[in-house]
Amino acid sequence: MDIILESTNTRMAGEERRRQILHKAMQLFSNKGFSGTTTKEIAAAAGVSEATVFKHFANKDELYSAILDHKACARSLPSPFEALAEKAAAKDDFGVFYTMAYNAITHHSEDCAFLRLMLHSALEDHDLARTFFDSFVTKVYEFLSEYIRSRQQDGAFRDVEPRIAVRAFTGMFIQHSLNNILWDKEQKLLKISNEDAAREFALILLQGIKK
Amino acid sequence: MDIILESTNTRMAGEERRRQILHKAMQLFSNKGFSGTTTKEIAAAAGVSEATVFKHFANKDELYSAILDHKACARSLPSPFEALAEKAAAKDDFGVFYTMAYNAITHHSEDCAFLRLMLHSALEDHDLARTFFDSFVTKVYEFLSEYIRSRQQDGAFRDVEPRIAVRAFTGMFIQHSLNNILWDKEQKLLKISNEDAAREFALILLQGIKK
DNA sequence: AATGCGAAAGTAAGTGCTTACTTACCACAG
DNA sequence: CTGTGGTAAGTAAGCACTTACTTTCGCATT
Repeated sequence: MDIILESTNTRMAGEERRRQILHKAMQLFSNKGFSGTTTKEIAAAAGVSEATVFKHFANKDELYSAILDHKACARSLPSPFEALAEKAAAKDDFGVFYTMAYNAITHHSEDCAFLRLMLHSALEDHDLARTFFDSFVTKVYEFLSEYIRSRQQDGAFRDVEPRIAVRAFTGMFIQHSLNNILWDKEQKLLKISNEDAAREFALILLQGIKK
Repeated sequence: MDIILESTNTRMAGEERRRQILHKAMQLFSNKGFSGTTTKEIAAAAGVSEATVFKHFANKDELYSAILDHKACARSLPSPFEALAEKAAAKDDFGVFYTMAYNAITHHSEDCAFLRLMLHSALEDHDLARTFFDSFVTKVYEFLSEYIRSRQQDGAFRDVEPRIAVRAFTGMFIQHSLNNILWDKEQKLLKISNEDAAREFALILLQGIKK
């Protein structure tokens, strides 16, 4: 019924076919979860037989792991801390928080499969998702709370526990993304551009913790 | 393996048994999702045969619907707006936002099955979950944004779009609950009492939007 | 109080279909 | 003629759900 057949009849290089199966599987897992997706659907979506799927991946679990590995590698290191570090060095409070929120919201709206996958694997208690979360989110908390602490010493921010402020701030934009992806897809409750959302969230937080 | 057999050997009144099956099914759906839970498991958890489950519920979908109906009825109407309305009438800004956050966080930490169920059904795009969300969350947004608007007219709050402030605030405490339930169960990132969390979130928001 | 009985509570043992995964075999480029 | 990419046709287990049957209870009539 919702099986999308992709007629990629030609013979492919092993690595290429592997990536293609992985990609289709990711879309399906993201939409329907692990136990809600069948290997038959994955095969059909990739335009190959089920047997071919099992040629490239030993079993369904390994497929899932490969996706999370790939996602974790592709997403954790590159973007978020380079641009932030220089804004932090310049004590550009608004720049730091705006950029953080804007990057996250944009990333989520462009790749909502990622957030859905994280939720599915968190609910299913798949440990690779937790691994990703632990390493990446921990870094965000460390970076932002360290920045807040240093600005408190400058006398710029009032005396809040920095991690509470980080929880509040990340809550704003993650929940915003979750809302748009899960519950309020047509944005009936609140329609707002990514820029505006990031700006308003940053302004509320900064005014909320300033001295 | 994780089938918990409950030896309720005795014959039960129809309504009672129905509620018991519903309750066990809810725990299982909440932990493992709809497609991740088998009717066999539900039957075993309730200590009856599979056939008995199907005596009480026509099919698996109806079981799921019954749970969401029950949850929606039990949760939507009673608590949140009575205590809030009088605080709102008294223009007790802190009281309004603190109570909102505290009630939500407490409810989530006492009944985390509910949040998990909401997430599962949102991810699986089950429309009864959306129905609940639409009616309940819409009310929260209307109530809080109307309160903010009125306080803006009093000159107490600055000129933010009220719904953005509501998004920011609800984001803080919902994400806080999500964190504690899904990713950071041991609260390694941030360990804080429900009272402290609600207070700090309310303070950040109020300072963040005051004039 | 004992009896008989209809309806409700409950089940063992299936049904046919779907699932994840395998086997045994083919096509063809180097 | 070999190794790699690919498949048709399985298989056994698991799935939601049914059938045909037994047990137990409440209660009206003797």
